Amino acid sequence: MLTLQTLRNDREGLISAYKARNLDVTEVVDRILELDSERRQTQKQLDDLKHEQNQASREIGELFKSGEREAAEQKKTAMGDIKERIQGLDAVLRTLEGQQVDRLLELPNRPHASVPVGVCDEDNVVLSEEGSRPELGEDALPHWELCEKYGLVDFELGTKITGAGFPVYRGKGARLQRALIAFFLDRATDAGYEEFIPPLLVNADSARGTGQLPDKEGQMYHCAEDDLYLIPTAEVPLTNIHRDVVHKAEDLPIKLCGYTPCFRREAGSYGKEVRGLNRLHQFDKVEIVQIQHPDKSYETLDVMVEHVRDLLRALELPFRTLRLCGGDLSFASCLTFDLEVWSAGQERWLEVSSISNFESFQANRLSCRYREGGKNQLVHTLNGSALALPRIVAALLENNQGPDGINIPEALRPYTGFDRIT
RNA sequence: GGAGAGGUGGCUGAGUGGCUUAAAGCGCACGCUUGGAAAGCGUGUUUACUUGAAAGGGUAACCCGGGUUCGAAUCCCGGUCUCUCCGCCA
Repeated sequence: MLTLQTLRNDREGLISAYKARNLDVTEVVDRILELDSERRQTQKQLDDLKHEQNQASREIGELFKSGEREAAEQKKTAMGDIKERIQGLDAVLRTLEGQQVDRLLELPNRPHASVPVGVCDEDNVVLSEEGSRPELGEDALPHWELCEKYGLVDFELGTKITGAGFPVYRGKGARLQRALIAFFLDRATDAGYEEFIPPLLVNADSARGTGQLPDKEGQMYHCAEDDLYLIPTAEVPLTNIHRDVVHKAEDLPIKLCGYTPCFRREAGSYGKEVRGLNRLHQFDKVEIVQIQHPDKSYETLDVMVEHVRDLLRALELPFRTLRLCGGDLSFASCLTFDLEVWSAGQERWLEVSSISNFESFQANRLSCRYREGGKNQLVHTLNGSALALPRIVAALLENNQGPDGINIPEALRPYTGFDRIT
């Protein structure tokens, strides 16, 4: 959620910035500002009335004490009118505030100046490509066939137990999952991130704090009886650790990481996009999060991107780096870099990581601040996948396949305990 | 799941309708004192909104939401969380 301050101070800059998202926000912004001035006016009137009431009440108390019962009663009746007016204005104020917040909540984050104008993923800008794509020839298999051939992932079994999109990993396939999780967590810890194991279900306040509510309500699994949501990413519980917290400026940045399964309904997905491990309802991911001083958040974003790129280098996967265009930017993000690995069996790029700076958009909802010079100010929050497992597994299997087995990259072998899948 | 007790400032803790603009203590900050320190003394010590050029002023907040009242930390209703006991359970 943007701060009102931003809207008041920089209406023009704001409106032109949203063009990168292909949005004309003039009307919404002006309506919010209009509500704002109405609200402030009402607030002032209300405060004055309450002041009057407080004073009168004090006087009545004193009159009673000094035994002037009649004068007190008289004053009491006179208060009836003020009371009604206060109730009326109170209701108006609440309505105005509600309308204002509703509109603010609907407004996506303001894109960073470097975000390219664009409508969809085709308008994303490829910044660089690294590593070489393997030459596999005609016999190359997509990962879902490799999974079956070597008994690594059983998709049909998952369908039986739960439904489509809930795979069952087994044998070396299961061990590979565990190896990747441990490898990613170790790398994050080495980089100074504190490891957490957070709850996998969160309440509505938390979902709102990171921006999943109300924007992406339909994408989360919801336990109606207890009104809890299954997390779509560890970002939600990890970032919400800092909801309603004021940090000392010198404690920043705060670096957190965690492995969790992620649950996504993925309503509306279909076709080859969702084949095999490409898109799942439940998948594993290690997430890194930073709470940072506003002056340093973009520097930090670059460092986080480099951290994830190092993971891909260590796994010897060919990858490219994208700067997302305005149309592909998530609701809460100012600037996002995507990393995609080359999937040799499918001959396409697969998104494996999204690293974003949310500036104060989440912090404002979370009320996460830092104290500097005697004042509380909103922090900046950032996060990135480091990394999401299924597509990494897909690429590892496909890219490293041979006629009679799959090689495990060097860096992963201490974790898997085997160097080849046969 | 059942029964009971409770939720007050950074912390401890008083406060059953107006003398509370929340006592007292602790902690913290600054100043005085001192060769330096401790002790002592003094001053200060929440947040949000709003008003004002500033100094300053106003309103709200004692778990949350309603209600009663001229007036609520205090009374009433609903919710929530914590603790204790019982039951169940990996």
